[in-house]
Amino acid sequence: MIEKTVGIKDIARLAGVSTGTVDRVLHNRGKVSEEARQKVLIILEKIDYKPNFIARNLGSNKKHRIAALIPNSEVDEYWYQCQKGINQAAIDWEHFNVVIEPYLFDLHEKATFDRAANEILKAKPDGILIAPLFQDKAVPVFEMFTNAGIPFVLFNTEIQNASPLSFIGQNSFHSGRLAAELLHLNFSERNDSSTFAVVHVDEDLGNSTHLIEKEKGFREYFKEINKYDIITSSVGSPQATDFNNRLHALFDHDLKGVFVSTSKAYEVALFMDTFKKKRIRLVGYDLLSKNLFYLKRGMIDFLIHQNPKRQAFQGISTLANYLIFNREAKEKNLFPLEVITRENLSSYLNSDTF
Amino acid sequence: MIEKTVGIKDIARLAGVSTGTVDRVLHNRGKVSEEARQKVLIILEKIDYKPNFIARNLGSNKKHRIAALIPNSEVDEYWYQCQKGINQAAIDWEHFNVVIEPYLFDLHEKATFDRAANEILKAKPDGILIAPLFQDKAVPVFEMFTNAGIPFVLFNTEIQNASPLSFIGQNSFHSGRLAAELLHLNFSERNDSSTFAVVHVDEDLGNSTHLIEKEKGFREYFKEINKYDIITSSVGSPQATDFNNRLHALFDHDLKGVFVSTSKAYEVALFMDTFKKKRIRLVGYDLLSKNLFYLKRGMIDFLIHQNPKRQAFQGISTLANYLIFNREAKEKNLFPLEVITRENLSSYLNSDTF
DNA sequence: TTGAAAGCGCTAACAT
DNA sequence: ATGTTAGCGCTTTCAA
Repeated sequence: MIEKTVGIKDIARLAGVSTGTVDRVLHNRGKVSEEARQKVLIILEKIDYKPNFIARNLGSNKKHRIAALIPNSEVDEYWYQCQKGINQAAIDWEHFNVVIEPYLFDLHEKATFDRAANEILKAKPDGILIAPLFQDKAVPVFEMFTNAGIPFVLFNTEIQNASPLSFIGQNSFHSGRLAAELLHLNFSERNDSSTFAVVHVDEDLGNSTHLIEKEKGFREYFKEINKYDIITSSVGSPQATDFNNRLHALFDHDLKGVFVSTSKAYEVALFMDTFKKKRIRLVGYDLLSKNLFYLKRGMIDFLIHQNPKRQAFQGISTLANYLIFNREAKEKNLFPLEVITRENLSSYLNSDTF
Repeated sequence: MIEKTVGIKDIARLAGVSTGTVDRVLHNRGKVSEEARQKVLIILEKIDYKPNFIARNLGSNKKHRIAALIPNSEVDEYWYQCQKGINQAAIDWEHFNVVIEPYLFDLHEKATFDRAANEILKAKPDGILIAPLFQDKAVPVFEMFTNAGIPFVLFNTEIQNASPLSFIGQNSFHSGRLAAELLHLNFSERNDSSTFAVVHVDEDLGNSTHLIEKEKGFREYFKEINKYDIITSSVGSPQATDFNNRLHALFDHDLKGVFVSTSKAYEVALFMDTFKKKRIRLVGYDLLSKNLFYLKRGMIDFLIHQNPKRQAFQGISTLANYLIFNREAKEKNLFPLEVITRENLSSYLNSDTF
């Protein structure tokens, strides 16, 4: 019943060396004779030694610095949520001497991403959390950090061939399938053929493989049913003069439902409202207040929640757990695809589970 | 830039007392003259002292014992998930010297709940996590623990007038509303009047206020629409001989949809399958394998996920945070009402976020 | 290369 | 009632 916790002292005694030496082999700090090393290793083999990370954290009075390379949140509600997740993580981990240093970039200026990344490199943090929005810019940055030997975690946007400590986000393909199902729900009993659309708003498709994936999933779902026409439309920026025209062209089809692949579903809802379009099914992403406005009015039917707050929180936690508790991270930490309707919305807004 | 962390030593020096005295006033251990106490308190006023909980945990070589009063999980898939959440929490907190002691009771034998509760009292743990399934049995047990001065956290089932450190679970009323919305989804465009049913399977309604709440929410949703008939049926235990008869009676109505208020939706699906009933909408709770079986086949349309694993995990974490980091818990920690469909199911099964 | 020893910030037993 | 001191388990400096 009495759990004797075996510590570094016991190992030292059993191996006939000092605790200093044990510590050195434990951490491969070198400056240990092969002979002493073996003596220690043999004991370690025999004994189930579990380091006390609490004591380690206290002993080494080390600050763990984690840099966060994320979009400036003042302009954007989505990234503001992410910022909140990071703030929460900062509080949760402060007892462990971790400090989080934000490096913000401008969503609309790729150059600022590079610049921030380079500043991080100079600052030499112990770990980095990255929202790699610009695929093309991101890849060389990863290489930079890898060469510097700094572990980094990616979230929100999955990038191929980066090998981060962990990726945190959602499976875009399944997300597209889910969107399709949600549009399809109300039509499962009908027999008339119909047209559904996937709309990409304000995105550089060539640089956004995750949107392509969403579309693929969306189309695959309907392909299995083999009864509906699916059309795609990239309508560009809502600021652009031809934005409405493009949507008008889209709505010339007899659409039964629209899937907006980004968080901009409210732009389509606004369009439909403005031009008195017949109410059709609309599915989009994220709990932005403009989206919620239309969700509550029934003009948006479902939102898929990407949970930026929790993603960011998990990102920091993953790094902290790695740095402090030696916990290996999962290669991919895929979040559930959360379906938001009018009736469960408040339960999401009020809950604060991470 | 140099953050001087102020510690107990600094306070002692500034107050002109010893660290021992500071420690005593910090913890109200008594044996301190009023004069010394004041000297320390004055300094504490001036200084923003944040205790280092890591050091505290290490210094006091204290084991934090948390008892878990939960149903035996060997019989029940739902409670097995809960057990997994507890196991995960045990791993996460073991570095802090917390040990979790499970006290299991039998779902079907109220007496075992009492017995286990009394054993816990004898064991005098530092905190208790409780799944208070039997409202009547639970109340006196709470009193017992309160008198013993042991903080307890409730989860899964909300009990009125208990004042736990925290309740963790879902809002049953909103849950019922959500269920109604999910049933209603497919009918929003129709004009024919229809009947929907709420079915309570195998539950002691008088003892289950949360089921009543669910039904209330369910009915309120439809009341606002004022177009549908809602009927209720308590069909008793699936083992009982009249179970099928009761369901037959229910299905004599021209039902458009059924809401099962518990995790037993699969029993209704089985019934419908067995007796070749026309396929109607079916909404229930929880990711039990039998439910998933019917969900995948499209015989259950939606499941509302109560996330027992995360609830239990959070329960332990809440207690541990309270005991170790002095973190006050939220009175109610209400989880989001998660909607599970065929297409997002796998994302839930594969994710392991807590 | 090694061991001894002084921390890390706090607790708790033990004198006084 | 108070101060002193020896831990907690590990890190890290410093002499040797």
